[in-house]
Amino acid sequence: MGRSPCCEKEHTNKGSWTKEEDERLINYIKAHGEGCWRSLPKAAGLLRCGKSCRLRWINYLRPDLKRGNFTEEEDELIIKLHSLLGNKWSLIAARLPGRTDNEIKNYWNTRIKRKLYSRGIDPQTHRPLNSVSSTVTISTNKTSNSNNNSSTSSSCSFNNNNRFQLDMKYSAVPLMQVPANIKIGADSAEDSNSSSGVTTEEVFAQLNLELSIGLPCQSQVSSTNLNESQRQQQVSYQLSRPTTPAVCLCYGLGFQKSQVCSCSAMATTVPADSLYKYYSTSTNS
DNA sequence: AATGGTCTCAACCGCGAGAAC
DNA sequence: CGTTCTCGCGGTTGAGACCAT
Repeated sequence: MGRSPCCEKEHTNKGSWTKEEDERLINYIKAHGEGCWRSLPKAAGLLRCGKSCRLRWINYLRPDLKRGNFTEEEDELIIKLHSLLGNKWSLIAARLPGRTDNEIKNYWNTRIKRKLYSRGIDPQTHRPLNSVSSTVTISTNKTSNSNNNSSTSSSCSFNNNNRFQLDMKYSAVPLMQVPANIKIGADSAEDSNSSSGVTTEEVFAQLNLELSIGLPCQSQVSSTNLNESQRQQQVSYQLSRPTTPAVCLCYGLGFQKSQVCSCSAMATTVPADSLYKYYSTSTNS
């Protein structure tokens, strides 16, 4: 069963687009609008597959494309967004009007990477190149919400690439509040500060925090499932103020509701002393 | 001017998620 | 419910431009 094939691949052109092909595609989309890429090539008289047409339109022919060099502001915004989102080029492009994910991806790989290296920053981790590699795990658990009997638990960790990973599992609204005396554990013997308590602000400042978003997942990190070594790295704490307004990280980044997630905290404001202060203030430029 | 190395970026490839059948 | 397909994404490739010798 299933559908019929999108195109006859043996009869399609490949490689660079000709001016005539561009014109055909532009004229067709002007007349009929975007979408239905499957039937577009045939309807427009193009010997291309729909996928190729879509790419050509989105990355090159769309009239709202900005073109030209990236500005310094765009550079910094890309760097910030990459530090938060990782290689999610489509999400980054959504925050840069007139720029495509492909364009940003190319620009990142050819220019910004070099720029960051020249600053002594690892473009993948956004941390200093000579920094000590540490494994740090921060876990938070909150249960017993008296208002709706729901529970929320969140876990933050640095994954294998030293990226800050935030995973939240919640049945109501994600809620995180970091006490000022949060302690961080690290497994690197070279890190002399690993066993001493540091404040949240210090954590962010020292680690040049980068964040990748982990949408709510089914597997919950629990301290009871950790071995002794992992448990030593883990810092668990109870959320101190359960009534603090909930905040969605996606909202802090400026995404529209349902664009990235569908949590109900999109409309709330960011509390001045919340964990998300850093993200919201650093991305609202 | 010729040659070879490097850079840029448009286009391709393969995959996952979800829709259509 | 399984199969097949579309769509969109991120990674990779390669032709052409650019630069140094």
